[in-house]
Amino acid sequence: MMLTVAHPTALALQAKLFRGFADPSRLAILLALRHGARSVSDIVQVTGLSQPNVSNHLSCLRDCGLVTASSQGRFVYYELSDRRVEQLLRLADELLADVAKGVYECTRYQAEDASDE
Amino acid sequence: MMLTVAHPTALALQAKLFRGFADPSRLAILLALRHGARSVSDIVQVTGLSQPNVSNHLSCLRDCGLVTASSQGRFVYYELSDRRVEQLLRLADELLADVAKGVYECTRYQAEDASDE
DNA sequence: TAAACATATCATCATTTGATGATATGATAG
DNA sequence: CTATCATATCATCAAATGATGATATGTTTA
Repeated sequence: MMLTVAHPTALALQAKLFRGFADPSRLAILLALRHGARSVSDIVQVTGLSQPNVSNHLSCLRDCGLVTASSQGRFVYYELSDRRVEQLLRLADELLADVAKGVYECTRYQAEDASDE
Repeated sequence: MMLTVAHPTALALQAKLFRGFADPSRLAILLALRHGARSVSDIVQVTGLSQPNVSNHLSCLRDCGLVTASSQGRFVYYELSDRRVEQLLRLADELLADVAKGVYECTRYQAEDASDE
């Protein structure tokens, strides 16, 4: 049936959605919003990223529908758009800790349990 | 705290994990494995991607712990490593259809809902 | 052993993409 | 209305990344 790469349907969109999570900076931003809305400057502080960089990624995340923005005075507060964004983060967390343990070792960060497949 | 970009801990790994899903070709491969194990040539057929391309992505997906491989004669069968990989796919599907509807419009593809089988 | 098949690897190229610095927009305070 | 603060935008550059073609590895069959 080939609902895959040949004709860019939901596949490309879903990949684009995942790309929101797939960059360390953007992921850091999403994690920073895990506990509620934050202003851009807050996010800058927490993540240690530069302000233009954060703004750029935020607009990207907003385009992808992962976050929403609301102006308040001269501040703009961003928050996760949906509970499922948090669920995705959590699920990936679990998967990473459990199944994809090889990633930990592979990248030579802290390795808890060494066991090749 | 600042468990973000400054020091590459689980953050970078999680981003890497998501990157497995974030490319149309890899996502197509993952979707092709949704219903069970498939050989490389099967995946090539279903996705329409070239064989070296599929092999490259598969090794990437295996490094990320998203799929596992098992040789059988001159065939190599790949399958999703964990139920949660499927769950992530499904969750993203739902999120995309519902919340991130803007992505559909933004990219000017058709904004339909059903793409499951 | 040779041939045919299935998969993996590798170098290269073209594109994408993230970061940076400068600057623009917009809002509040004084 | 001017200065200051918060955020957004933009051009540019450097780096990462996916695709391709050629080829290597390994397996089965004749």
